[in-house]
Order: sequence, then structure tokens, then C-alpha cells
Amino acid sequence: MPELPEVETIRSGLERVLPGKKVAVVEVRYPQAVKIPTAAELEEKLPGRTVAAIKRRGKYLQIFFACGTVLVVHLRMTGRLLYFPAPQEWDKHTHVLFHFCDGSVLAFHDVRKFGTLYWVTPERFCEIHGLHTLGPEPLSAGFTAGYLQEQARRRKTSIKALLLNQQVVAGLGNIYADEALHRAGIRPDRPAASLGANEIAALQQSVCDVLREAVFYRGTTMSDYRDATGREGGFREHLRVYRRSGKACTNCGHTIMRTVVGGRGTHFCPHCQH
DNA sequence: AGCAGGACCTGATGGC
DNA sequence: TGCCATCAGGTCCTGC
Repeated sequence: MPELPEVETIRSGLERVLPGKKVAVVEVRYPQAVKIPTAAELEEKLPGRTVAAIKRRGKYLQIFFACGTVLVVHLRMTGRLLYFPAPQEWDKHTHVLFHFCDGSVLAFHDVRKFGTLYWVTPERFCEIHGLHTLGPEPLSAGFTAGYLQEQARRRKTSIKALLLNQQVVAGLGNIYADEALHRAGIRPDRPAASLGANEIAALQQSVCDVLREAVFYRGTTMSDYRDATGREGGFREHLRVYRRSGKACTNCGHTIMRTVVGGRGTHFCPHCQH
């Protein structure tokens, strides 16, 4: 489940190796993964282009080419973007291969086949569903307590569903939503509009804190996540509630509970969170 | 308008 | 041991 910290870790890994590389051959083995343009068109027209920069917006990874086009990748839940200095034996879950002129390879790997790729000119950015409607980056100046309060005030949904809404804030997924709510002492099923200004302020701070820490530890690996070099993330041992139901709360010792909120498995401490 | 729930996928897990 | 049902999660789509 690559969320912001995982995608950011992949981004920084790719930034170290990809800029300056020229695409030699594109090999699409699962055409449905390519949403824009067609898989055949990507294979035909991407070769010859040179990577310029790697950026991230929410959970979307963006590989910019010197010609101005952008390869946008969303890993959904089990997707990986893996860099190899040389070709390998590719398993059945490797769906797209970008071979570079120096022999190195960027591989898109996804067990669940939910991940998606788009190759567009900047003018066609708006055709990538979900990308242009993203809310502010949580670690940017646009994500303030005032902004979060305004969003919460006018919605009827739970605070957890609000945090998961990418149009409200970009990049939070199930892990970090649960972790941020625990740190802020707020129950996930509370109506968003019921939170007071002090609670909103604590939550905004917790979101930033947990994301910064998770980026520092290179993300969370539960099972599938790997960074661009195949390495697991190190934040799992710092999780306080996510997938810790039945275990003791690190804060108060009470038992962590699991429920469903907004259709998602949700973990919280009934003693610390109100 | 805005939210809840199903669909998309496959592998891991648990019950019988 | 094997089979089946269930669960996991991000986002789009449908329906209320």
C-alpha cells in the first residue's frame, strides 16, 4: 500500500539513478496497465526520450522527460517500481519494462494488477483521473489547521474518511490515517464536523509528524511494498495501531481494537482516542 | 451534492 | 491435504 512516504522513498531512489538516461526499448506485457496512450503507442513513441526529473504528487509518481512529456505511475496497493542496473529473469508479475540505452532497466511490478501508467504531455495532465483534483500536499504550506477545519466543518463524513479523501489532502492511505488519528487522540469514527479547533490542530500536526517520520524510515512494508532498489521500509516497527489489534497500546497499555470505518479496516485505542 | 458500497485483482489465511 | 470463503486496500463507477 504505497502511500505518500512509500512513494516519496521510491521517488528519491529513482532520482538518484534515472536522470540523464535515454529509453531504448519499452516492453508492455500487461497492456491494461497502460491507460494513456495505448500500450502499443507507448512502446513505439517513448524510446529515444531522456529522463529529466522525478517528482511526486500525492501517491502519483511523475517521471519527466527532457522533451516535456511525463510518465505518471500510480502503484495502488501492490505496485512496485524497481530499478535494475542490468536485465534479470522477469517474473509473471512484471508488467512493464523500460530498458535504457546503458543496459539498466526500470520495471513496473504489480501482483494485484491495480496499478496504472499514463504517458502524457503537460496539457493532457487533466485527463489523468484523480491527479488534477488532488487536495494540498500534507507537508506543504497549503495544509493548515484552518484549511482542515474548513473541510471538516462542511462534511457529514467520519474524520477517517475525510483524511482518506485525496481531494481533501493528497497522499494519506489506511496506514497513516489510523496512525495520525491515534497520535491525535481522536476516534476514527467521529463525525468530522464534530471535532473542535484544538482537535483539528492536533490532527493536522499528527498527520505531518507521522508522515515525516515515515519518510525518514523509508516507508512501511507490511508485505508487498519495496523501494526502487527492492528494499523494505523500516517504519513498520514504529506503527502504534495499524494491524496491531489485540496488542497493547504503546501509550496506555489498553488493547488495540479493530473496526470498519468508511469501509476500511480501522485500528484504534479505545482508551487513548475519544 | 455528496456519501456508501461494489468492482477491479491476486495471494495469504483460516475453517472444515 | 485440499477446497472454499474471506480479507486486504486505492480509486473509479454506480446508485441512493
